[in-house]
Amino acid sequence: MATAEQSQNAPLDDLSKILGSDAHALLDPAVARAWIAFLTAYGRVTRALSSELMDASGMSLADFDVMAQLARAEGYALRMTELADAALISKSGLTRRIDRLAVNGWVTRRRCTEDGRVHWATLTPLGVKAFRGAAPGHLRAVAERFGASLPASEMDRLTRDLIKIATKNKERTREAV
Amino acid sequence: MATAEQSQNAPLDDLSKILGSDAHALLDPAVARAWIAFLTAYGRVTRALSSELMDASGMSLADFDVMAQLARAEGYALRMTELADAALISKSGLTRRIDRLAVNGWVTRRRCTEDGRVHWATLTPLGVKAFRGAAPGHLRAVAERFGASLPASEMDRLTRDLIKIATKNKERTREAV
DNA sequence: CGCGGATGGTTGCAAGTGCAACTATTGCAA
DNA sequence: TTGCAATAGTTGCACTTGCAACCATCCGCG
Repeated sequence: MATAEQSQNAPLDDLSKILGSDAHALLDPAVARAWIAFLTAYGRVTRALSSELMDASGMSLADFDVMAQLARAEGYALRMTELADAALISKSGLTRRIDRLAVNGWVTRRRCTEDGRVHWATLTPLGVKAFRGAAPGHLRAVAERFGASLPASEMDRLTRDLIKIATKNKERTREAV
Repeated sequence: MATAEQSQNAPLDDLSKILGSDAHALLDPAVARAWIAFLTAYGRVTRALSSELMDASGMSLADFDVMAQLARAEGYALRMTELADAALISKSGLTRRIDRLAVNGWVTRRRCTEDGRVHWATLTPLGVKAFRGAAPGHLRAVAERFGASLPASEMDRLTRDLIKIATKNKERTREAV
């Protein structure tokens, strides 16, 4: 499912051709439209931001997110698991991402002295510098690609709606067995 | 950037610690909140839907999207490029996805007789059956995870907002050189 | 004709990703 | 103390992905 504009009319009507008229009972057409628009908007915006950021700073969107989480943390440091949760990636994904950031000299990994299992990922001075270099352009791009589409009044409503959706899907693991 | 609830208060205020007070000039805090909520909602919903769909039908979200595009197309068939555009993936990604779907016997690839460059991807009867099997559960899941979070009146507004964002980022290739 | 530029798809490659299995470390309990 | 379950991270693996280079085909112009 994709392409908001083309199919904004009746994505589900098309499917009822193949699914029969129950399609509408399964998924309200209005929700189907919203869902398609959601996927489309996400795909387009992130693709654009990602390549702009990469061109400008040699940093992937995921790199930026991780570094932003560190940038806002106390002492620019976070435990691996905390950081993985905050950046919405898996623990293994984070391990390797930190490896790469460490190669750039942007982040270091330090074993915690109090609890040897814990490792702290910390932004280095060089990492702070890199983040300071990348952030203005990226934030401006977010403002332009995402923010400028809507008036301020709509933006708060959008935020509220999105938070409701996010909250409803909070549990990170599958519940039932 | 991520985790809507935790940081809904002031994601940008945190960053101004590292970026200085210009942070607010670069990106309106309201937009920053919306952006984080957007990323979080997308990540959580798609992760959940994806694993549910895989468990229930052995189909990835991307498979479903591609098959849904075919399901709604005239004759259950689309050219590769059209399909890639519609499903928001790259041409090479589509090539390989169709390979996989073809192995399952869900899709066939036929060379176009009128223009030998063109290939048509077509849903097989088996593919139609698989789609019919997968769709009800998946649509219901979308309804629950995405649709049920908001009242119908909000849903249309959300759709309109998302379409505006998607439209603003329509160009698929980088413009300036 | 027949050659050169566009167009449609595929492939080589170098990533990135999550899951499950594994290692290291801790903390509790007998 | 010793032993074992719980927790934090890392690694093996199998799979996706997109970009850029590549092949195939078509079309228009001399």
